[in-house]
Amino acid sequence: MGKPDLEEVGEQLKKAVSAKEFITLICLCEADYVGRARSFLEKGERLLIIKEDTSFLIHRPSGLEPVNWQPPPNYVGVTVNREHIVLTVKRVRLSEKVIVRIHGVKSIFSGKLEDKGVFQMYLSEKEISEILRRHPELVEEGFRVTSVEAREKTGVVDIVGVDANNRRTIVEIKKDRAGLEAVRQLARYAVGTGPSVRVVLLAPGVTEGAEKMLRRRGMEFRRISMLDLTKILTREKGVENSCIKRFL
Amino acid sequence: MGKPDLEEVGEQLKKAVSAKEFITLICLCEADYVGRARSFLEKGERLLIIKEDTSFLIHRPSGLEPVNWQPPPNYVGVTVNREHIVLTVKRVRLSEKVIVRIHGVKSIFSGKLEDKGVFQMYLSEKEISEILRRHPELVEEGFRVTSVEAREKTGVVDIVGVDANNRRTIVEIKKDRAGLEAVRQLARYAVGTGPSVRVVLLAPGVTEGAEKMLRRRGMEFRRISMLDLTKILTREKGVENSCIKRFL
DNA sequence: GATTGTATCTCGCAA
DNA sequence: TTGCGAGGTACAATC
Repeated sequence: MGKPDLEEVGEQLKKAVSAKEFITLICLCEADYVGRARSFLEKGERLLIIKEDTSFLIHRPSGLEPVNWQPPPNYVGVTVNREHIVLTVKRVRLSEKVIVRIHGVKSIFSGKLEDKGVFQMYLSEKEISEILRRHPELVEEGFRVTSVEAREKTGVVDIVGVDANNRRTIVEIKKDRAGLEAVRQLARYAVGTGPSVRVVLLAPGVTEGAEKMLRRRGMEFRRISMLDLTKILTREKGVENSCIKRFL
Repeated sequence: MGKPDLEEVGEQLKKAVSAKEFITLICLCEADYVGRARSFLEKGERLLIIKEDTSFLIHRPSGLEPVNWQPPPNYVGVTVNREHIVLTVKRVRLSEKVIVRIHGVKSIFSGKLEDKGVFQMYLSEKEISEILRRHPELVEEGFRVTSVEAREKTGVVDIVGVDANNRRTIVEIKKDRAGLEAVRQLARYAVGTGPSVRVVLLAPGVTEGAEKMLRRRGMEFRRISMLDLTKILTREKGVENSCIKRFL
């Protein structure tokens, strides 16, 4: 695999950009960003990605996050001169742009990618509230759901229902251990409801400070097991889903 | 550029992974994720990235964000059989993994990338408070800074100072238009300070709801111009910085 | 290790 | 378009 010539690469880039192809470029470059903030990235070897929807990313050799990026839609411009290729990526809606000067190219790919595969995530907060709607006893014995994702004045409450004593009960779900922010959010929902309404935080765990705050405000915490929920999901929806089939 | 053979690619992958090289792979694949949640991604053409620190990303042809990822450090495993390559990326610290089955490869790159370039960002909240420390009159005529990034009981306050009347003043900076969350944060800082302390939110703008909440709680809003701050930065630090030089 | 606050957060949803 | 909350948020600083 020979090192691609800069001018050739420039031509390929121009064509690929106008054809809205998926492009990856491993190259020596420097980059400026101006927009909500300003940044400058000195010369070095990185991976550039231009996606079919003009999403743009610059990745360094290490670190999960891109060092520069632009969400779509963007105007993408390519200009070539003797010394380098200049790539300009400017957001359509915002005054925000990244300018890359490319000094040398190690590898380039461009082409249309075929990806119609469905991406399915399980056990998001939405999924959980769905399960709990069908199995209200997991919230509490005698609990009945009256509405899911109810739009209250103060925000969207995951579950609203009544308990065994017909007391109105607001249920907030957290997938992760609940922290202070979760309690604050719940407290906002509970504003003005008075002591006749129960407020319950449902999560796999709760931080120490969050539990204290809950108690202080007369709210309740109840633990739920994500594994139990997943097992229910598996039992009810079957195991045709390869993810669950493979890992449970 | 011929379509690489699966077995050859598998061998290259194994070598590159053990040599901790930077790897990009454009391939037909499907992926499972199990960890904090669960997900399954059906077959399709995507870009896989394995970085030198084992950061792992799967990018679809469109959309800024990766569809699957794993922050470093990871164990990366490669196994090859007749039908496909199986890539296993498991986080070292968490019980969380992504498994990719690769059915065909359109393009592969692997190699060490040389990137010592410095990345410098300007006008983060930190930068702004630095400027304001040197130019307290931008906060308010007669304002004097007593401390920057002061650690209070309730959190880190951007700037603490006294106004022309020697009244203690807490200043919170937001780079973007300030919303409700900013006001809530500020309110937490102000808890228990009483009316003798002024609380000021400094931002390029404020949302309607946030302004109402500010007024209700007796706090103040003051507009700052990011452009003015940048001009000061340029005047004081000179224009040796290419980012500023090029765009101001 | 757990918690907290920030982010050029991104993204989706609703008013 | 703007506001607002969710995220497998990631990440750094701090306790």
